[in-house]
Amino acid sequence: MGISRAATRATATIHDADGGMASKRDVILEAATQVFLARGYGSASMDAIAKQAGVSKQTVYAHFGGKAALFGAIVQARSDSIADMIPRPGAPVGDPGEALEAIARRFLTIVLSPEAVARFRVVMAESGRFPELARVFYDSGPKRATLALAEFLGRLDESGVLRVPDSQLAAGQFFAMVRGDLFLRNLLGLRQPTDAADVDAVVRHAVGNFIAVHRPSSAAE
Amino acid sequence: MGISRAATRATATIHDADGGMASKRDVILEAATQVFLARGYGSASMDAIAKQAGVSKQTVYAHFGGKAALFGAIVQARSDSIADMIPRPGAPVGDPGEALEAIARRFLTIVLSPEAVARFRVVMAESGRFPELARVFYDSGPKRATLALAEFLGRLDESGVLRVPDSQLAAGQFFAMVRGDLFLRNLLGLRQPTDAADVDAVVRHAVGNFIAVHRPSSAAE
DNA sequence: GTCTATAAAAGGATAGAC
DNA sequence: GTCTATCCTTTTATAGAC
Repeated sequence: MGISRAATRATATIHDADGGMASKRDVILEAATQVFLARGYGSASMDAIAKQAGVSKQTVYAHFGGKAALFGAIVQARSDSIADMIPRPGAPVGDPGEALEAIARRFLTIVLSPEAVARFRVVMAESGRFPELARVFYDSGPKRATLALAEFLGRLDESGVLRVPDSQLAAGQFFAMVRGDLFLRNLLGLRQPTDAADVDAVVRHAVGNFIAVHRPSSAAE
Repeated sequence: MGISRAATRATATIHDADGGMASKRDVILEAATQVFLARGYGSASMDAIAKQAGVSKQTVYAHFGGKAALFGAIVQARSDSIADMIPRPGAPVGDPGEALEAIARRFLTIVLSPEAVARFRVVMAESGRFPELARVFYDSGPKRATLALAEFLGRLDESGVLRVPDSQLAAGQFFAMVRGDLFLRNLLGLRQPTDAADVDAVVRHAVGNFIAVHRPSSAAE
């Protein structure tokens, strides 16, 4: 959890918590992430970041040009791959209910994680000042996940397991249902631990509704 | 559209944009709303607020104690009544599809408005610093709307028009579907004008799916 | 209540030594 | 590359006159 200021340094390298080697640049990046996500862009100070990283402020400026550039770096740093939960195009199509349930759980686990929530918050809050960051964030996150799910739904449609005319729209509404109110509450900080029971209920209802609407015998849509 | 609490006071009143009378307190409140929503809490300055309001900084401090208190005032000022779109308990129950569609459109109109989006952004961004504000915001906004819709769905269930066992959960998922991806994109600033065609498609699919799932003959849920 | 002026502190960014 | 020390601007908050 700490950044491990146990700097056994020969030249500009320290041992991080994982036992590996972390360059000073990575240490700064990690510290900046914590400070920016905790306080937001406007209230975060370069002083606090330098202090958290255990380096001088000038070192921060040497690696990244300034506050705005550093912020851009921490936002783009690690995009949690939300799209990796969708079965690959080659994979066999099993029970759609089970597959969707697994996808929904994986989705919620990532999306409700404190770090993802904090990242979402800060990108959203600063979307006016950094529109291009918001675009990158959306494209590599929500949009990519929706496209991946739409592709999967398209395969289910072709194989006749489900009936999904507009896979793009259906994918969006599936994720919307899964997010539901939980994501909203997390964004507002109204829920510290992710309630497992609530997650269960939401997932089951979302999947059940989706299957009910898109099953081949259904007249809807 | 202004806050204009029509304070006809002898001293300390000016004419606002609407031609009505606005107390200096309201002028400050309106100016603070604009500055806070545009820049966020951390980047907003009391100087900018005073300048925007056309008063001196000391006047701002005289009315509200400081920056934090002023922020609290502007957040709680006007909670856009999202719950007012639900048919009152006494109203006759007509076609559920039409009613839900009207509710969905009204919901999106309010939720996607630039001011509502900006308000949501800033409350969310500062939920760590002002947890009680986030709670008030949630209770008077999303939660109130969901409860109102749940009550309406309960009536539909009783009258046999729809079959809604868990009206609370159903209401949450209905709003989630209606929000869909549009709200997310708006929060990230990726959509300046609210695309009417997209709104239409989302509303129709959300209502259609909801009806399909909860129609009395349906086996789902 | 409202203004001008100012205090006191913090923040972003840079200079220069090593 | 990294550090210490510093510059200059901005910012929150307050004094004191009217």
